[in-house]
This record gives sequence, C-alpha cells and structure tokens, in this order.
Amino acid sequence: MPYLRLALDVPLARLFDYELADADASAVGKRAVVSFGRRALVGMVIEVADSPADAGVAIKPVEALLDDLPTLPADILDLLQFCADYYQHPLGQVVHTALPGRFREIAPYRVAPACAYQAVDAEALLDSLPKRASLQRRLAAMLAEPCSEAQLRAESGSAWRLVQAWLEQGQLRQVALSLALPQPVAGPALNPGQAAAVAAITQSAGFACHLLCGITGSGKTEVYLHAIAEVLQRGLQALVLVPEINLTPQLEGRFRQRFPGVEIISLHSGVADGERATGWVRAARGEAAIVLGTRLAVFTPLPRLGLVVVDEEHDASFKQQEGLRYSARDVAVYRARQAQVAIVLGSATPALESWYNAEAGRYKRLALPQRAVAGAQPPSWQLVPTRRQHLADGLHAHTLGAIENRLARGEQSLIFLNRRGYAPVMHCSECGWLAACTRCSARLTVHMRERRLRCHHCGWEERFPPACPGCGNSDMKPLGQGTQRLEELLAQRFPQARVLRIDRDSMRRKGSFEAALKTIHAGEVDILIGTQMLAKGHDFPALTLVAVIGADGGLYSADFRASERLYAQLAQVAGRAGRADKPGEVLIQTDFPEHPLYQALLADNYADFAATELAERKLAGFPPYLYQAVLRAEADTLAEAMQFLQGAVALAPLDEAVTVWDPVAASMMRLANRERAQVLVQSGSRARLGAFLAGWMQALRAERSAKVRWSLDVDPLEL
DNA sequence: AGCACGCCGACT
DNA sequence: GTCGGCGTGCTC
Repeated sequence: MPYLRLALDVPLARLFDYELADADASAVGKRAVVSFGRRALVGMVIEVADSPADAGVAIKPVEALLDDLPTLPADILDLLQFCADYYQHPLGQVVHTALPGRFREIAPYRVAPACAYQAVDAEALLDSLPKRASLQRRLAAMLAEPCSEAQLRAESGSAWRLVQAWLEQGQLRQVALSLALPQPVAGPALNPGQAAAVAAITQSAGFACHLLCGITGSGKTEVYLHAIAEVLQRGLQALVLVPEINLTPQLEGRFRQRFPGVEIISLHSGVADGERATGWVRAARGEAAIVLGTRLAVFTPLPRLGLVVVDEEHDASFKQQEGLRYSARDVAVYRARQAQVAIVLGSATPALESWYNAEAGRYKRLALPQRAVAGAQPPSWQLVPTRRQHLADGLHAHTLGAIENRLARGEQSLIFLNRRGYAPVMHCSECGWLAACTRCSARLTVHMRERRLRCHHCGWEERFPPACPGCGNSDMKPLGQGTQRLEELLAQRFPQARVLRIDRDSMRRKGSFEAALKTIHAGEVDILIGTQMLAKGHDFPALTLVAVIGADGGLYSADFRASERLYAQLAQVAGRAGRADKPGEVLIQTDFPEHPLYQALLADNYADFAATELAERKLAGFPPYLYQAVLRAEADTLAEAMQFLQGAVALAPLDEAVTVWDPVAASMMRLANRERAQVLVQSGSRARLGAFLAGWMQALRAERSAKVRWSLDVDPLEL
C-alpha cells in the first residue's frame, strides 16, 4: 500500500503519512484532504513512499486527492523546502504561507482556461451605449481588440461585471488567448547607460545577478521593461517583485500599456483572495506572461521563467516580519539561480548586503549615472546647520525663507519629518515626568487636535492628563516636534498658504491618500508636510523644495542599520523634488553638517557611503561580514522570557564557529503588555550557522513551553 | 495551532 | 450536584 507524505498547516516540523491505494509519484505536488486529529485539513503531497516513516502509528486513509489545481512543480517544492531549512520553519506552514489562502479550503478550486474577449461588433456596441457612460465606452473601445480578463479588471472594479453582462447579451465573443507574442509598444529611446544595462541583462547566460544602481529618474523601470520585452519575445515569463506600497497600480498600468494583450497577473495585498488564486493558477499553467507583485509573489510557479526583477531591492517590506520570516529578495535570488536565469536587483541605494556582493564579484553592478529625462537637473542639496542656532519651533530662518520663496513663485514645498503626532512626548517641566505607555516601554505621542496621548507601538490611547501624575502641576508641555505641530506652525507663519499634512493619522480613511495626491497634482496645495508615506515613488511636478528636519536621529543610533536606512530615505525623499523642467532644492537641517553620511549624499556618492559603512561593519563584526539569527521570546513577565532563553542557550549545540550571546531584553522590551527578550547568534559561516540552527531548533522544539511564545528570525533586519 | 481530556472553584 | 476555568498532551 503506498503512503502519501503530507505537509500540513500545523506548527510541527515533520510530515504526516496517510495511505492511498494505487497512488504513485504523480500525486506529488497535489492537494489531499485528510482527517487530522478530529478535524479535516487539506495538505500538500511532498513524497510518495512504500512504507510509513514511523512504524507503529495507526495510519489513516486519504479522504480525497484533489486534482483541480496545476500540480506544484518540483522547482517550487524545492524552493519551499529550501525556505523550511534556511528559515527553520515547519514545511507544512511554509507551503501554506506560499500558496493563496483559497487553497487551504477543502473545496476544489477550478479556473477556466484563460481566454481573451472581443466585441462582435465594436462600433455597434459603442453606439448602443449612453454618451455619458464613460467607463462603458472606454471598455467598448478597448474591446475592439482582444482583451485579457486581467486587463479588463484592471480598468475598473466594476468592469468585469459589465463584461459578463455583455457576454450574456452576445455582444462579446471569447477568443483564444494568443500565445504568439504581441508587439510591445515602443518605449522612449534608451540612453547609453540604460542600453548597456539592458544588453548586460539580456546577454547574460544562465544565472546572473545584476545590481542595477540608479537614482530616482534615472530610468530603472525602462530597463526592466526592455529586458522583459526581450524575455517575452523568447516566449518566457517574467517575475517582478515590488515593495509593499500603494505604488503597484501605477507600475501595473505602465506594464499594461507597454505590453497590450499580454496576460499580466497582479499579486498584492489589495487583490481579493479569489482573484489571487485565479492569477496563481494562470501563472502556473503558463498562461500569464508577467507576474507583478509584492513579496508573496516570489512563490508563484512559472513553468517558463526567464527573468526575475526585484525593484527597490533595499526595501524592508521584502522581509516578512512574522511567521515564516523570509526575505523575498533573497528567495528571489535563490529562485533565479535554481532556474538558471538572470535576476535584476534595482535600487538607488542598494542594501549593503547586495552592495557587498557586488564588490565581491558575485553580483554584477550596472550603473545608471544620468537622468533619463533629457535636460532634467538633479536636485541641489544644501545642509542647514542648526547647532547653536535660534529655531522657530524647529525651523531655521533659512528654511522658512526657502518656503516663502516657493510660495511667491507658486511652487510647492515638502517638509519631511518622519514623526507623526503633535510632539513625541508630553513633559512636566516641574518634576520631569514623561507620559509613557502602560503596556509598552515607549513614550506616548501627543495628538493635540484630539487632545489625546497615543502609543504608536500598540495603539493605546488616553485623554490628556489634567495635571501631572507625578507632582500635580497643571502646566504640562508637549516636548519636541511632530507633523501636527509643524502643520500648526506653518499655518500660522504662512496664513495665505494651503497646507496639507500627509501621515498615517491624517490619511486614515480609505481613499484619502489618493484624494490627497489628486489635490497635490491639481496644484491646490502649497506646503506639504509628510512622513515616510510621501517619500516613495510619487511624482509631484510642481514640487521644487524638500526640507528635511529631525534627520539626525539616524546618525548615531544604537541600530547598526539606522544610517543605511537614513541614507536611503533621504535619497528617496530628495527624488520628489524638481522633476521635469524645474530644478529642485533639498535642504537638510542638521546639527552635524560635517557628517560623512550627509557629505556623501551631497556628492551623490553612494559608493563612498557604502565603503565607509562597510568598513565600520567589518571592524565591528556586523553583517554582511557575519551571518546572524535572533531567537525571540515573549511572555507575561520578563523573567519568564529570560528564563526560557537561558534554557535555550543551555540547549544550544557546541560549535566554535558560532557565537551565542547572552539573552537580553528586546529594545522595545514591553509591547502590548507582553515582555520580550532575545538571544543573538552569529557566525562567519552561513553553512555552520545553518547546521547549528537546525540542531538547536530540534532540541528546542522537544521542550514544551506553555507560557512563552518564541520564534527564530534568520537574517534579522532589526535586533 | 486546534482540539480534546482532566481536574478543581462558583452557580442554577 | 453541574458549568467552565485553562494546564497538558496529541495529532500520521
């Protein structure tokens, strides 16, 4: 009797055997419905064996072998096994985080073969529509040519319902999706740098990792599009990973425009479950040519994978911060190597890990030195020294003057302050009391308009205390600068200016961010105040001034990655200034104008910054010169967490190539009333660290710890 | 993780 | 006398 070895979505690092008469190797990669304990689960067949792995356990029969989906191919199974081993996560849970949620449901999931839709008579259809029904008319015009489902869905949320109705009325017919490659629309001519990059990518044979370095506006996307066009010509598929921001629709639009008629699958958190599952199936069947998505898209089966692109590869959102803590960028590199195809990692400010790999010759660096738009000037940078200067609520006279200047010229300014709220903390000047969160080890942020104190870590909120809880003093003052306070100040300073604040608080309502972008584009805003949210990707043609305040915190942080993040953030926010014909100006208020980070930024010299930073990392013994993993524990009391970790350290295998540090309280020790601590382990050898972790986790999993929740983070981004 | 079993406190 | 608290143990 053959046995199916199943990966089940349970936190147990082993497979489970079930018997199925007349099963053979073709069952591998299919879903199976089984009874597990007292519940029914759907698992993935990993292996077919002649005998059970454990003799002496009663083995249940498989209830049903599902044949609805494309069989998970061997390369994806290998990829998932790699993730399970590398990140020390149970294979069953890896499988189920990698697949669309729908596939965890017991019902079969059927997807009709992809086909295109075309109007039987486009003119007649158009004539039958009301003049003002602009969406309907737009769709009808598109349908003169064959359109894919994804293409139609991308047009509007309600487009698909209209198409279905027209189909029923016999206005549309289904035509076979042409696999012959449609002609891409020609893009703008490439400059020499772009052309060289495209040539390097398309001419590399087998696996090659290209680090594409270019500032905002240097035309990285054009390079991707040309490289992808070449891959499509060869009848192959492309996988494009993008960070988790609301930029995906814009990029998707650009792809659809460039490759009309090509089935492009979009996979990100905004895509509904069913659509995600359908897209996955289409990609796995080879019907879709391009998969464009956030980190989860890295696991999509692509039988004819020809190219992988990771845009903004330094972005932290490629690392999942819970469950299977994978880095989609690193998994993508593994995948490209596995498929023996080229991968492009694009960024203006590459992760130092990637930069180091390029220095070591493992990655090929491709530089895009110039701005792609002819005549466009890079922004001019200026440091505004603030040490021993009088500041009007945090703004230097020079900064205020620059804003006034733009107002006079009818141009927009952006004040970048990565700290939302009114002020970072409420302070009693009598006794020195500071408002702190009762559930976290964090300060409460002052939100003046709502007259509330809020914890930005756990979401706790409370009303302003009427008097200081420490000494009863009623004169409490907000300390420091936040976006709300800045908004208030600027509105006072420039009463004639239209001020708009963009942060997580002001953009809480759905659609408000899109609305805000519209207002900015319409020129109905003079001064923008923004956090992180505004730093990425959006183009504001009328914006000519970016003033950065409060950046110095990133210079001397306890976190060794803080300066890398600061550089990337400043480079990114500077990219918002001065597009098209108007030159932009970037002002950075700082107490440390001589700091090498700012000097490198001013010279637009990432190479210099990276070299300095890498030298420091080497000296201090930090990644990428060492590999790290963190064992995190969380319990009701710190003592319990620490005790667990001390026990864990005692269980650690001995390996002189691996350093196990003492347990310490986490930097955010208390979060939402749970105490957190961690153990750092590191090694100069990735292989030795991997073997160590495997042994350690095995020993640790044998222990039972009811009160403590723990997890392992391999290659952690934050300690 | 679920989901059971099991053994002690406050309720109709 | 039962309902239900969550500690402990198991899942092919």
